[in-house]
Amino acid sequence: MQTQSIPDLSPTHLSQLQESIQNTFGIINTQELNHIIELFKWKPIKKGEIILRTNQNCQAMYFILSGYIRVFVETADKEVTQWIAYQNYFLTDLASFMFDKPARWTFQALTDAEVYMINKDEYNRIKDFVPTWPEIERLFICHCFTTLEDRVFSHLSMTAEERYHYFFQNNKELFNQVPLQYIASMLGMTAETFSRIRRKYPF
Amino acid sequence: MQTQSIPDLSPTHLSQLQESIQNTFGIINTQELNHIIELFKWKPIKKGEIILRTNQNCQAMYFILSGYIRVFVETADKEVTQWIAYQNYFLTDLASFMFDKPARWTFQALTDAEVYMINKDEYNRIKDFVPTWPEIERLFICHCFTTLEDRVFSHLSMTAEERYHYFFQNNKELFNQVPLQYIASMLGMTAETFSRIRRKYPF
DNA sequence: TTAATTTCTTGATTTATATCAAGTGGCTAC
DNA sequence: GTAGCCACTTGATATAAATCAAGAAATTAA
Repeated sequence: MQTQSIPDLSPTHLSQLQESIQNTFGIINTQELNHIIELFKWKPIKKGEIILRTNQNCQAMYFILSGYIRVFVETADKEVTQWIAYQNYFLTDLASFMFDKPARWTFQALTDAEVYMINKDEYNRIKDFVPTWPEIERLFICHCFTTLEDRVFSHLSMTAEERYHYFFQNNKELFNQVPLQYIASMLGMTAETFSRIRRKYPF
Repeated sequence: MQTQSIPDLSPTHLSQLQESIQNTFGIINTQELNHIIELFKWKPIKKGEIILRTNQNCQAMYFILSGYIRVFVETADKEVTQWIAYQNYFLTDLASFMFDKPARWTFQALTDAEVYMINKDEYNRIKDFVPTWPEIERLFICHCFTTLEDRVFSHLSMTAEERYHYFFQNNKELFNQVPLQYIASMLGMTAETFSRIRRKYPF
């Protein structure tokens, strides 16, 4: 995993990261924010490129500027897509990043993409100059936790069709941007079932 | 929600909480540990008692000393059990506890139980006298996150029978202690399906 | 101890979803 | 522009799991 950083970061991208950090992590003062942002490095990713493989050690956290990145794992009989991340998502293999375990997931770009990346050591330095960072991070992770809780609940209480609608409502743009088979897998159904549900609800 | 605290805590229970905090949150010195433990109050719970209702504000975190507590929610057509917590679990409605949102879940004791409880204000004071607390808490929540990630994965990649085996392997004792219909629901299957799977694997 | 209630099991049937197989359409690369 | 590939659709069929209904077993209450 190599980083191609370019000396002058695009102002548009910088403000996208700034805004997202503000929105996601709450109010931080400008000086602190700039300090955080300096630790991130810009990196372009080609369609199809794999930026993390299952069982590697995930040393980086990514912030996605543009493009679509699929989170999946190969099992004995099929590939299981766990999530598709896109603009303004923070992306990492948490178990690996936090606990130095082998990564569960593989990250592959479904389109050309641009990310900011920050490696673990630099990430861990943030708290040294942003005193409120631990609290901010705590709330962020708790938020991620409750999102996953909802997702478990969707599998305990909804049919494939209900999961489809629920997800479609909140992620319409994704349906034009990535192969639908991956969305199907992520929702826990086959591509065929997904296709049949779609036919019932043309848009 | 009221707390009946008794003046002299049982040494056995105290050490159970101590040990669990040590195991779960890593090394803390004895003085800090004692300080944390003083903030918890002992509370007995009767079988059937509901200690949190959906849409209430969850002001407490519980540490379970003994007994079984079911986490569930009523939907339009059925009750969905999300989890069953027992000895040495920390239990709260995270979205409510952290973000003051209405609780998603209802907590009901399936057996008589004993818990230590700590309210939100006291919980938030821990970091004032345990400097390493935020870091400890971060790792704990990340661990919970990855557990949920596994659970989502189980619904994307496993059959009902596989989920049954996977869960049974790791939670054998639960099967003798609580009505099986709740375990079925928590694994995303009906009680009938659960019963038929069990018949195939008598033990 | 017996009655009442709850939980679990079993069978018959239906429904949802997966699987298999074939074909269509679109995109990409030469 | 055409060949080849990949994604998607569609139909036929198989399978997993839900539902419905009844009864048996276990637990709780009187």
